[in-house]
Amino acid sequence: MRTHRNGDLRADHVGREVALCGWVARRRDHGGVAFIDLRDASGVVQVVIHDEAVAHPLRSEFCLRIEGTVRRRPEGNDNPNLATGQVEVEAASVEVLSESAVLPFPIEEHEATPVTDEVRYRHRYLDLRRPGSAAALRLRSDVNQAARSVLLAEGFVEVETPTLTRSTPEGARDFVVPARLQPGSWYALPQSPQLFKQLLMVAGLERYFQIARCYRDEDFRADRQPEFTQLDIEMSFVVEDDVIALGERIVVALWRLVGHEIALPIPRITYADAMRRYGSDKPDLRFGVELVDCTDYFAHTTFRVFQAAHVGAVVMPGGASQTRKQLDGWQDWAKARGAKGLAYVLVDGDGELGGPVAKNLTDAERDGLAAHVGAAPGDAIFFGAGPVRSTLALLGAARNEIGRRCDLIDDDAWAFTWVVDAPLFEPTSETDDVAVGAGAWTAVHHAFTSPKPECLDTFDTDPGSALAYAYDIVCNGNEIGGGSIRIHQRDVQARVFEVMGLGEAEAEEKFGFLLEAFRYGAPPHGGIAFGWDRVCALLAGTPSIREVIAFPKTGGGMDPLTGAPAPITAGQRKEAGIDAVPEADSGA
RNA sequence: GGUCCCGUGGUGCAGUUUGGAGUGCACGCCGGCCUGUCAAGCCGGAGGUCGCGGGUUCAAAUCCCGUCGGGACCGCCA
Repeated sequence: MRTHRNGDLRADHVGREVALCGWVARRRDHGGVAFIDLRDASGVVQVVIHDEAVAHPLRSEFCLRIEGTVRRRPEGNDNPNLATGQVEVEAASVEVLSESAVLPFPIEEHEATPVTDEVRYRHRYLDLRRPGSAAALRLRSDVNQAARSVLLAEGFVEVETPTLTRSTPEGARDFVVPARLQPGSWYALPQSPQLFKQLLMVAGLERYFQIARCYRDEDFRADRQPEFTQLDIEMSFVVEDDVIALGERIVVALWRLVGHEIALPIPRITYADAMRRYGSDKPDLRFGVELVDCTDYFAHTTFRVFQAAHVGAVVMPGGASQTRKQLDGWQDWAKARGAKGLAYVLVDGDGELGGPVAKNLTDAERDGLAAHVGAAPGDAIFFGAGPVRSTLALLGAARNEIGRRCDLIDDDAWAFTWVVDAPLFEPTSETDDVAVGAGAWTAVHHAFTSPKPECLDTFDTDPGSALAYAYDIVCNGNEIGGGSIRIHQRDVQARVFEVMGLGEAEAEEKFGFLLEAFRYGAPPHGGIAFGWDRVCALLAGTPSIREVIAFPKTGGGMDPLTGAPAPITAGQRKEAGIDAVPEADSGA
């Protein structure tokens, strides 16, 4: 149908008879001579039409086939902004393959006329005609290819696992699907292929991967969709360093796609250090600014607010010059996060302390404070006081906010780190009260994560101190992947379930198939899963994963294009067996 | 479940604080003119339930209440 791709035409095609296809990106009709920018997937080339009767009816986004001759553009008429700007195609014939209705929004986007995301996604097939939008999907394709190349070269097997599976009590709410043939019974869509990939290890595949669609019925964010994709990987006969090394080989290959060479090895930080120094399990290491523990410093303080389980501080460089309004803004910012406020002390140019908190401190406390937290004259010191975890989290969020407001973050930087040695369990309750009873613990990673070898004997008697054989990879403050060495011994798995308050009978009912499989010589194994949408969004340089998803959903879980979800007919309801009344004893 | 922002011809905005005729800007659309443009240009024109419902008022895009939709955040998301 065509002889060339529009964007490929160059000066050395001059004189060539060509047939081109594409869409009318823009037309400039001078009445007698008209110029059509003809766009296809490869780019744009200018077509010249001298027959006004042919050119006049053409409109934006008409789909055309053109036969003509490639010509050097007349002297002085080159367009250096186009790859094809040295040439043009003199049309001998113009065939309208398909007319276009008036567009709901301009395809050719100018900076002056952006289009809101909802409109773009409702007509995503038009949005994707835009080179910028399409580039994100093309990049994603390249990212998939790069990951496959690394994994296939290392002997991994790509396996598809079911998307109609069994509801298991993991972290998130399941999407469920009625089973027509067994009314009252339901499939669940997988939150991840976790259990299946472990079974594949029992099956002896040794090295598995899958670009896997996962489903979680939770509320959405800019970086969260109800269905999302993981690069899911599992390996047998490995230790943590083996999986981390593989993960590094993958991210190196991915970031090469955008011209960045990641220095190896990627640094590691323990979960405890990440929380202590950055107040986050996914610290943004593109900038400094660390939290300072002031708990001991204020151990004997008379200031009521600082008589707390944890007192911490974070310094805002130059923050003392903030206006009253800006300082009040921080209070609102903290309250929006559920904190009472954000105490602060300002260090003036002479090193004198100011602000409402300063007068509540003793002379001794004031004298050493700036030195203790590392504040210089002109800085502001923000304090958090309260339960350890929530206080560190608040200070960590404040640190990120300081990074933004003080413009400390280099947008072109890539800062990777592994966060290792996360706790195996965390208390179910919000408080830091350690005296919670058994069953009040939940897995930080997931229920199949092995305790570190040194915790194997003690993790169930002292769950709070047990460390997980787990690792997360963090890029610029985003968790882009995480994994663990799994439990492969049936008795260890049972003890973990016990700590979580999952009794033998219930464990048997929910995970019986896995425990059964582990009876037959399960190999030690571990793996990792990358949040593929986030990885692609980072590489594409976009803040929202929607840009790297072909047909994304809105925050309400709606597909603005198809209108899903939508009501079904009474007939469909009946056939699906949705309204079947469960047996009284079927559990809930 | 909670907080905040947005909703005005097809698109993107301004107008809302301080109520006074659907007022304005840019793009697009339709018609005309135009033989070297490249965001072509010039002239003319069409196009509106100011998201929806209720209230206050002589009068509501504007103020109040509710609701729907979109976005961001907290909770939640192993």
